[in-house]
Amino acid sequence: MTSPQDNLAFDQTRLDKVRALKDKGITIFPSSFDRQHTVLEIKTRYADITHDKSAEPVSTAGRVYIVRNHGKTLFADLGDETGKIQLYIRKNDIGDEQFNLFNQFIERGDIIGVTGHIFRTKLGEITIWVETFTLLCKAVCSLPEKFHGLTDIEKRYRQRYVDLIVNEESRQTFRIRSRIISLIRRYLDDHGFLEFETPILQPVYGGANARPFTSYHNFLDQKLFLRIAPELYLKRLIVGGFEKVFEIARNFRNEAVDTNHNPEFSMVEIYWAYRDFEDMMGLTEAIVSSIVIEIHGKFEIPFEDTTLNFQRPWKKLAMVDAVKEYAGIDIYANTVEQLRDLAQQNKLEDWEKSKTHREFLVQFFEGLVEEKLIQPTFIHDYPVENSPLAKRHRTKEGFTERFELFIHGMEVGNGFSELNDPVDQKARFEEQDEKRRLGDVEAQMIDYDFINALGYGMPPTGGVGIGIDRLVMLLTNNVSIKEVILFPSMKKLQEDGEELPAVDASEKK
RNA sequence: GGGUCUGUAGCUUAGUUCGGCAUAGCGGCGGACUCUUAAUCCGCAGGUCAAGGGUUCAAAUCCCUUCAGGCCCGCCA
Repeated sequence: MTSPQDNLAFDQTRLDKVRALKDKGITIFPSSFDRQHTVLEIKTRYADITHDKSAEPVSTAGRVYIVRNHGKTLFADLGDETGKIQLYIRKNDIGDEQFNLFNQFIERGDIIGVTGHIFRTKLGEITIWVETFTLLCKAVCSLPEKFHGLTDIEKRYRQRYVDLIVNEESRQTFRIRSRIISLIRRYLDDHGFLEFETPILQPVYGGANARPFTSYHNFLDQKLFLRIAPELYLKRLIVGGFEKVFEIARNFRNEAVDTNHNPEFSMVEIYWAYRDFEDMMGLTEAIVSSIVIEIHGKFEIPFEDTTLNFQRPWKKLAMVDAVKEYAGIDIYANTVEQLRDLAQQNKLEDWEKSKTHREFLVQFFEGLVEEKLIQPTFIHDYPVENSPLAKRHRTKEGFTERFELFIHGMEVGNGFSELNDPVDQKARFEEQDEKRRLGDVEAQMIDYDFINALGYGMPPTGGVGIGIDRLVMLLTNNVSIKEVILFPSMKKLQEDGEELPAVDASEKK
């Protein structure tokens, strides 16, 4: 069992170098450096440079990625956020003392600033002919191997900073993630939606069916839950008179961790007054397809061994029709007994459990259809029992005006015409509460304050939530959610003793 | 929760089938080298073979337990 300090990767020879530099009176961690150009700026401005040195000098800074020593001269690769550029350093130019200093103390991983002129080497590489260099930060941990880099998946997740230093693909994934979030925000901003922040610590959790994380407030002496969804608070804002609102929300669900689930994940939830679920399908299409174009420049993008096509309009199917089309089963042409036989034949889990047509519908859909929905597909008209916050369907008894977006077999979005009948909402909550009391760990609590809010009147409203992590997976061709979350939840490594925050005696009961 | 694979030097790894001195490259250290591109050449150091237990004259290798992770399945309406 490793102890926490064993995780420190300080390299003794590097620590020795720090000591030696200090003894020489060299500032190892200076406060600033006058960087005039990024690597990309230099490469762009001097794209046509020849073997002759540029007239004007440049100054840039970054991490040393590799050093190629040739005795009285050396080459090194310097990298900043925008890219890498080669350095050429000669003893003749910078003098014995500086040259020896570089040779002895600057190594892979250190951060330096340089000044010099640009030229192109005989082999055609754009290069900075260095005149001065300054140590800006001595790395006391050594980087992974220069050619293979860091390939250990676990280490890439646990020490993302190292992953980002050495793996450009990883940097690119997170650049795209950042861009996607910014594009979502910009789209909604441009279309008149207001962004709000609602409570993460909630006395009553709701808005989804999921197990919550539980916390505790010392001063208030009460239990608080980390939100599983922002839904019920955002709808309170619609009651309050805001008509187009959204939140880019981190949600917390105390459930399984696998390639599609992280305990904390990001969603954008959008509510739009005087709109319904059809409109929200349209909005979802518009947002997602515009992001695809911004990121990839076209609607067809590669994912795994297939091509996803985001060209609008996307396929829309009622759940009943989806089961008919993808599973070949006409739910309402069969009796419940026949459906049970079919469920058994198809080896569905818990085939004997379902008792109604609608229960079998959901069971067949989840068991046989979801995984086949590769291209962006909206499935709509969900049974009322599964959708306690959605408005009853205007024409289909027992169903709701709800849809989910599936891409590559993954649930990416979920929306509906929001239930705004406070009496019906109260009854639906009570049904959930009953399930919860009978042991359904994911059934919802009754949020009386939310019911009360509906009592003051919420206009007909459309709402949708889009899973940002999964969207990023699709747009960056990553199969695991851990690849698109900077610091995914990982089990802690050491079990020796639990560290707890200090306790204030005055708060103790 | 079930199945399966993986864990060897700072990094990338050979060795595990069939038990017999712990491999190499990179990196580090020392030396040579003034246009290299994973520079090249010579030399040196570097190991709790994930942890613990067992079998054996002898275990990285076989057996058991544990830890962490990947993948698949289940769970997630």
